Amino acid sequence: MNDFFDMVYQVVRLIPQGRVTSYGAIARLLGTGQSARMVGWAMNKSHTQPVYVPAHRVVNSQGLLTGKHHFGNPMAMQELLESEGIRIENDQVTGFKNVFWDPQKELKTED
DNA sequence: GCACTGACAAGGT
DNA sequence: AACCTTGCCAGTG
Repeated sequence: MNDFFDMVYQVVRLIPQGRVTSYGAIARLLGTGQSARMVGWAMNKSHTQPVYVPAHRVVNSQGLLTGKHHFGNPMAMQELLESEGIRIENDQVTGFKNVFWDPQKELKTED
């Protein structure tokens, strides 16, 4: 796998600090559309990648920290996001639309 | 090779 | 608005 998964990691790595994006947004960017699950699946094995992938900046379409259990410590994801200036309330990103980083919009000129 | 699972999303009831 | 169903695709048992 050097196509889909690597693309996902690349996009996730491009997420600026203090911003978040959704699995579906990445999926649509890659053209997989409905296969948002594969993005999450890619995140699961992101730890196998040679480079660090800020998976904590990826949340679901509701802004919920659905994958926080996969960080070893469930609150690690929230801690990381809050460290970047993102406010979390009840496992949800407050002002989600304000911190949402749309790859399709930001990377519109990507090659 | 079939079946189940999984960090999701959208649509219907 | 809450809950249920379908789609999707790769990995593992």
